[in-house]
Amino acid sequence: MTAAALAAPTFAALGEPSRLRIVELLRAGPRAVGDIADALGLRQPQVSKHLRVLGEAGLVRVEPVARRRVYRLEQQRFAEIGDWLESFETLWETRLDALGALLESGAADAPAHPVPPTRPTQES
Amino acid sequence: MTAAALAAPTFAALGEPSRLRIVELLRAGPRAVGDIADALGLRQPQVSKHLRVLGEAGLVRVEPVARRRVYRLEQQRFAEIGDWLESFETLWETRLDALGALLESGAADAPAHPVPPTRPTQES
DNA sequence: ATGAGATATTCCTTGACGGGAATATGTCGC
DNA sequence: GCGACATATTCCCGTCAAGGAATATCTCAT
Repeated sequence: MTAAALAAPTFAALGEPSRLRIVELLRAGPRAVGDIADALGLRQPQVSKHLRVLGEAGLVRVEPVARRRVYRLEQQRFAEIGDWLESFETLWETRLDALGALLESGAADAPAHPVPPTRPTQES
Repeated sequence: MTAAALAAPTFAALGEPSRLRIVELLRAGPRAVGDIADALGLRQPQVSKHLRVLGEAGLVRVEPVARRRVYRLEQQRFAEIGDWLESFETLWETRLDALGALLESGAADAPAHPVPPTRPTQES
């Protein structure tokens, strides 16, 4: 339970192509802003802006090194996304079952169907 | 190796609050458009539009039932996101090690670090 | 202190996106 | 076929976010 309520901004941050590229690049290890810009063919200011968004979404973390700022992925946030996803996997059977029941119960036109809005079915 | 290359539109679709709410709702089971709109307090046209985006992102699948259209989550796409995330988890140690080496190597200003992206100092 | 390097921030413009309202499309019952 | 229901689509509008360019900020070396 609970595993959910993951904020939309987290996904929105990953939903921007340039930002997703940055994240994929950072998978290979921490990088300074200039290196990221150079590696991806982006301009430095845009990279800084994207990193800001990623940082606000809790996806990256900055570590000042000398006069450079090294960014790295924030493990915790990715773990949270993982938890969120795992909460789905346990539901696939339930979901299919519900659909089956809906279809089988002759719900051809009946406005009321066997799956009430808020379903308290706990999937242990 | 590249378990990745997950498309940004997939995340972008989840990055919209209303759409994320729809996804969370569909976790409880398949629903018809009108039911979704009613459950979330949204208007039917907007729900249809959001479902379209989610469908194009491969996150939901539609099943016509009578004159209603029942949407459900598409397991495959969520599994792909899961795979993408898992490819990160194996990198955490590597990442930390790289950062540690960078910091410990007295890289107070030395531009050399264990993961050379490209060696640029070129500035226009 | 001064200058250079590295990064962050601001201003601007433009294109995309979401919501509202109205309407088109499609499906069923009769 | 016709009308009622369910959903999809279109048009309009306001907002927001991303890229470009210029500049401010911060840190280090001398």
